[in-house]
Amino acid sequence: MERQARREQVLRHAKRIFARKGYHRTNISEIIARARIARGTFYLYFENKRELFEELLAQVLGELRLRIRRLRLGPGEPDPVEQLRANLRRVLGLVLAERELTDILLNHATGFDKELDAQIASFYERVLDQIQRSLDLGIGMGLVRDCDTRVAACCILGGIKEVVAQASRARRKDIGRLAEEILDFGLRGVARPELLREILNQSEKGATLRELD
Amino acid sequence: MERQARREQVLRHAKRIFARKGYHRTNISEIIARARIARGTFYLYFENKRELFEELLAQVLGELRLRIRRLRLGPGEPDPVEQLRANLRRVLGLVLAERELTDILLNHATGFDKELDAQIASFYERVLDQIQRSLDLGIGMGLVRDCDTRVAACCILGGIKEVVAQASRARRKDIGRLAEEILDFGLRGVARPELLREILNQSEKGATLRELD
Amino acid sequence: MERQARREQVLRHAKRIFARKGYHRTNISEIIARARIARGTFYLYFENKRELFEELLAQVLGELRLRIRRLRLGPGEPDPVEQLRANLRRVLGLVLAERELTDILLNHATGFDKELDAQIASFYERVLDQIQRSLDLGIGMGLVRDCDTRVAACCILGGIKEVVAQASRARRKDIGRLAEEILDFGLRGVARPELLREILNQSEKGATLRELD
Amino acid sequence: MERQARREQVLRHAKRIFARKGYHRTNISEIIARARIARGTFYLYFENKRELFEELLAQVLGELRLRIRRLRLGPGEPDPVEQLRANLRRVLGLVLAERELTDILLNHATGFDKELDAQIASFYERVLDQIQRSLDLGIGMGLVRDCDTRVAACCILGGIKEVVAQASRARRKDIGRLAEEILDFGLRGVARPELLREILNQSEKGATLRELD
DNA sequence: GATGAATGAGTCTTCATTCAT
DNA sequence: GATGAATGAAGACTCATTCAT
Repeated sequence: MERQARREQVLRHAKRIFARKGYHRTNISEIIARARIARGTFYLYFENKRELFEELLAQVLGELRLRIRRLRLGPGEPDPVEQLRANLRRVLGLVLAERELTDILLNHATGFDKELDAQIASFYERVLDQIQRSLDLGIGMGLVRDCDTRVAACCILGGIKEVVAQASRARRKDIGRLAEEILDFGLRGVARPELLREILNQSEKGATLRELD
Repeated sequence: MERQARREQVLRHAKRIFARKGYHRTNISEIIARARIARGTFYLYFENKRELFEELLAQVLGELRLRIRRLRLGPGEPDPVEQLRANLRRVLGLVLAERELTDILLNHATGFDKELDAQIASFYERVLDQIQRSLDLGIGMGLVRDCDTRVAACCILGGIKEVVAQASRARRKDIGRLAEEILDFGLRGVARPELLREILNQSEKGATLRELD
Repeated sequence: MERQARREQVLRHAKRIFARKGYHRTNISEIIARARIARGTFYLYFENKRELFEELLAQVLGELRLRIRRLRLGPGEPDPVEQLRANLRRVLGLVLAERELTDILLNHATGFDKELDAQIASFYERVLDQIQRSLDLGIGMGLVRDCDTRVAACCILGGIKEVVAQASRARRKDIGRLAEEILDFGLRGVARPELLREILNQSEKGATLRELD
Repeated sequence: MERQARREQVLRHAKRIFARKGYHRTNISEIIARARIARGTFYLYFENKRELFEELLAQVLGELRLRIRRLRLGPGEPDPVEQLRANLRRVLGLVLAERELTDILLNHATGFDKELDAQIASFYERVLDQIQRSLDLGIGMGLVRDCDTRVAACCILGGIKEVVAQASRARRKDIGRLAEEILDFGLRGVARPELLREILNQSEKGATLRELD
């Protein structure tokens, strides 16, 4: 496990530098200088620069995937809005805690390599699909208004990304508040108007319940 | 004008390559190969790679700025929603017509250079401010619900960016449809619920009027 | 003769630039800019950069050669010291009038090209030989003290070069004075001491005769 | 010290090439080829070509400065002529041993760079000043004849430079002899005639004492 | 003759990766 | 395992020279 510790150390430093300068402008020299290891040592732990970055990327994407849970409907499951809120809070929590990762993902998110680009694209694609499927389901259940769910999914995902980016830059930490605003905006954007009041009532309740973050 | 024509030629090819590979992975060799000019010729028209890119960037940002018009209120002015729709359509029109520019702006939008990064950041910052100010105004006029207008502005901008990116990838051309969906989503997201019906009615009308694109 | 006029024009400008920056740092662009001719035009009049420089060099060396006259002994010829003085004045006159040429010859005098370097070397070699032969002759005539005439010739030539360089830098114009000082120094350096008084007397006379420059 | 050894190796080869071709015509490719190192290795030890050259230059100038000692007058100090002789011998010794350095300094001594040019100019300027001050002092002490000491200093310095250049080319090694000839010439050039005999007697003695080089 | 756009060989410099110690 | 000197491919940029108009 010694080995893994070493890797973590390097990854930690590299993460910060990649976040600041992006993939291409980051060079091994700076990474090893920060990590205080020799040049050769770097290659003992990582195949090459790309692999290091890939690992970092896998880390973020993995963490995000863990935090984005599929909505579960059915008796005994929490209210769907509540599930959305929980997802959102978990994502915001990660992303605002790990600003470097965010920056990598939001700002320097392309132009490395066919494969790395594809990984990121596919991650977002999946999230998008997931949102879209939820919306489709929502339509089926009479909760979501009739609309192009692909576009609506984009609006939701894009909104979240932008809020995250902005919040990261502004160093906002009020995750609860941010989540509520996004949720509010998004729900209004897609809900069937006649249900809005009810949904939002629940929303308020939910928000109030865990006001304390 | 001969000179300008040459520049255009190079810019055209460079645009495509930058869009595909991003700034750092694009090298002069490929640009000149595509443009079928000699190495020296390139430097006759552009100081260096960076300057070429900067010009491309200035082009996109300039075009976008032209297309995003400030909302004008007052008697004799078109309905605000109509103005929003027009902005949206103009932006979508540009961006879907010039996919390469979009890609540059949406995908490879950071990590070049302090200054280039700053140019892009400042562009988005301004758009964000503009949206936010409109929302604040809307609150004052009783049209927009009470909310964190910064976050809402992010949701709107982010949504547009994501739709654009997605539409660009999917090669969608139904600008009118996309604009309507975004508008619908955004208006519902921020409007005071009791006014929604009215606003959306107008919206529908407007949409219907120029259904033919 | 139109052609020659054009050449002169270019040569004049080039001379100044070569003097200031030396051969390698001078580029065609600057020459044609100063001479206000097109790039292609340059190559109508000169084969290439090197040839242009060679011509300039030939000019200086030619002028210098004209001004350095072989000492003539014999009845009816002017006093040898007087002849030396005249040579010196002519050389100083040229060189202080044409500072650019001097600079080229004294400061940027090597490192172009096997052949150009050789031309300069051979010029100096000849002058050195000429001085040495004069000294040898002087020894034969009992005027010059016994010494290594090669070294003495170097001392004389080197002295002149350095004075010229210095005078050029300091923009001294008192050619007569400079010539006298050099002559005085050189004569004392090589003359047989017992003849010094006499020689210098003549020297003084000569100096006095054309004090008015 | 490993590092320093490597630098020396490169410097040694570079010195030779610079001497032969001058600064501008020398390219990194040749240096690394001669030194049998890879391109990147060069930049491990030197920032760039200029810095390498500067170091070489600093080496020569430094060595020369060490060898040119200020004249010390006063009881217990060696005879001034003896001190001059020692300086001369030390300089000749260096310069004939290190022909490459000489060539760099004497032949390719300008046209690099504002700063490098200035370094060389200022070195010579200082030497010139030093000589001139000695002469002024000599006049005050009644040893040196009345003359323009600036010009005389130039004659001396120029003479030395030319002898050195010539001797270097001719591969002369008779330092003692050369020094004596220069000294003889210079002393006669500036000494008050009535003192010449005495001074030169001492000179001869000094010369004889260390005839064995 | 005159022009100046075009050329491409030549240089410097960087940096990810290797490998002997 | 660790080191860091060495590598060389890759890339940006310059500039003397050519040539079609």
